[in-house]
Amino acid sequence: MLQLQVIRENKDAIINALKKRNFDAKPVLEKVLDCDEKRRSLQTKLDSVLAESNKLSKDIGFLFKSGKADEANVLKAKTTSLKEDSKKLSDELNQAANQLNDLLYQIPNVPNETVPAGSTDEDNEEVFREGVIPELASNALPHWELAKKYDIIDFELGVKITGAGFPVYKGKGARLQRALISYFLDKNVEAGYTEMQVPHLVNETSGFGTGQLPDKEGQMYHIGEDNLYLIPTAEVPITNLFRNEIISAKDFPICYTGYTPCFRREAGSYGAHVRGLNRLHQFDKVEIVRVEHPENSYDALNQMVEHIKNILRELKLPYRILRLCGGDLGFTSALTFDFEVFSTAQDRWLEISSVSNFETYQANRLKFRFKDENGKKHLVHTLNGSALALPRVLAGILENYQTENGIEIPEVLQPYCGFERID
RNA sequence: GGAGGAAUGGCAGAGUGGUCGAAUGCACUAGUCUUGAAAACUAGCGAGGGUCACACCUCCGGGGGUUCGAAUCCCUCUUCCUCCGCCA
Repeated sequence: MLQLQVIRENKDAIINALKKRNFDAKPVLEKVLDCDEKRRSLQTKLDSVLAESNKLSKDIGFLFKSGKADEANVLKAKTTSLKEDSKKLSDELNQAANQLNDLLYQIPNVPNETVPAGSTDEDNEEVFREGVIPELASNALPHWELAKKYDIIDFELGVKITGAGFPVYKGKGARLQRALISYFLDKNVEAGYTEMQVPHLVNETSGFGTGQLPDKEGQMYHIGEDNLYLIPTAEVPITNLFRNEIISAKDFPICYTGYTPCFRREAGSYGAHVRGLNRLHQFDKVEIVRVEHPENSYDALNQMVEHIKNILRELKLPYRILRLCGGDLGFTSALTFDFEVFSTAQDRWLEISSVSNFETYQANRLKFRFKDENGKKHLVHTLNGSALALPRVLAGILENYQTENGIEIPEVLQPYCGFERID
């Protein structure tokens, strides 16, 4: 969430910037400032009541010790009304603080100045394109047909044991999945990211920490009995590793990578666009997370973009990069680049990675700070990106690498797969 | 799952109703000394709110209670440890 102090000092600039998201921030910001003022004045009142009662208590202690019980009892009587006051004030204070928090949760992150205005994905700005779109035979198949033809992914079996959106990978399909995970992790480690294995279930506090709660409650699977959530992305456990931490400026940069399955309820549309691997309830993803000094976070974002470009070049997949417009930008992000692979057989672009700088938005919720050389504390900047999400990469490979003799395996993956072709 | 014990500052660890945000040691930071380092010595060293700055307020695992006053007493939750049982 946004920092109160920043809101106090830059109200108009924030209102202006949030227009790019088509978000009218004026009413909520004014409420925030009102509420904040109310909170502070209650706090001051409460503090002075407590100060007085602390003082009386001390006096009473001294009086009892010196045997002046009568005088002590007189003071005791005085504390009764103070107690009532403090109870009342602290209730009001709590209420104001909660209200303030609820308001702050409703305000999305302020977009970076380079974010284009716009309301839908059609307004996203293409900033880069690379790779050769292969010419396929006229009878080229979409991946769900290929999966069936070569018996490498079974969607019906997944329906049988769980439900729609939970595919079963078989034989070379399973092996290719495992190969992709290992390959991505190896590339990330090579680039300086430390590999982590983290829990796939998180508690409520973690959900709030990265911003999935409260506004995306319905998108996560919830285990009511234990009040735990299945992670929608490794971003949640990995970023929450740092909740309530204060690191030293020397610790930058922190670069982590991790593979996890991801679970999304995504009660959404059905149809051709969500067929096959295009949209799933469970899928695999390798994530990269960075923690940076505020001055370096945009350099870091560029490095992450370059890193993902390299992977896609090695895989020889045609892709493009989009700078998301205000309307398409995630709630917590200040700037996001989406990577899309072109699926020739489907004749459309498939999103395979999303790389974002959250600036201090997540750090503020997480209370994740660093100490500078002078010992002053500041919020860090957090960033993350997929490197990469498996299903659509797999779809892209199956579709773009199909030949009359089967599906060729990209060269860099062959050592991981142990075979060169699916046939 | 059963029985018992514990949770205090970055770590270790004292503190069982008042002057305790909290001894002491280690670690850390700065300075002195040294060619440099180490050692020694000196000083500093938790977090949040609040203030121009002080003052002041809150926090001893979380929540609630008793009391004029709680790290200390009571209730509850969570976590960890030991023993037994079960188990990949």
